[in-house]
Amino acid sequence: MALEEIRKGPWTEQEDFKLVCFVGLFGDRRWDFIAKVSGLKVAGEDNRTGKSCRLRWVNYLHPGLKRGKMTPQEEKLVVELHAKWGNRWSRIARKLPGRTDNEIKNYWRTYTRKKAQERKHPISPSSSSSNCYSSTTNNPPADSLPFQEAGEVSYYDTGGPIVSSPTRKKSEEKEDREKGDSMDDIWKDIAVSEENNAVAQFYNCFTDENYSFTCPQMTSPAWEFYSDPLWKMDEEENEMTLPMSNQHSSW
DNA sequence: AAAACTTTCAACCGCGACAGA
DNA sequence: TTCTGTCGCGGTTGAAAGTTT
Repeated sequence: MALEEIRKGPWTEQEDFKLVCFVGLFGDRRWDFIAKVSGLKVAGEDNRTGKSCRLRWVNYLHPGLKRGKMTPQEEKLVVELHAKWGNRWSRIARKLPGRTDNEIKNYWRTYTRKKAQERKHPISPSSSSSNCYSSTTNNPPADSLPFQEAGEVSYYDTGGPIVSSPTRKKSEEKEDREKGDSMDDIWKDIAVSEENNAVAQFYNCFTDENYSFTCPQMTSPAWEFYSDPLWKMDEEENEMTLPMSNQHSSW
């Protein structure tokens, strides 16, 4: 089987445009439907599935996304939350508005690899790493993590001692949902502040001369939907969340 | 300048959960 | 109750970009 039959590859601008338009029309819920009506998924062909559309939207096209390098505060928070929750990337992402689980996951991989390398080839204490969590005085084993100072368990690639239980995950997710603490809710919250500006900017990136496809009118219930004040969290979690101020999407 | 190596990040896959028929 | 379709999550892959030799 040819490779291109397996991987659909990167999204084109036109595909992005279509997706944004139809998400604007129908909201970011019915992904399979959106994939079909937008023409991104053609019957009988295996191109962009609803799943694929959702991923593209959540990880790349959503107007509330922050792009670029993680700030030191964000990095610190990721390390703290990972120590607490393990590889629950989506959960961690909820505490970093504008960051996706994918982004955090990727950051963590890079981070752990870097740390592992630092231990294999230790650098002098004076020239310590930029990361504030690398300031362990003694050299821990190469496969441990920097936050393991006070005899903490390594969570790397284990899912963590607490979070690996499927039953716990289920109950947590249910709890999250009941609290309205889901990514969708975060996005809604973000969208309230960012409004349609970011989307409008996105649309401006595409001129009609470039594309034969024309976008349906943006009279979407999806954006009204965002006014729902669903993003609640308990006190502790609230403390751990970075404020959205100074966070602007690059759109 | 170019080859080799490393890092980054977008995208895909498999699985489990859930809702509706 | 079971089946089916859909969604969301975490793990993994691979291409492109960046860096080093």
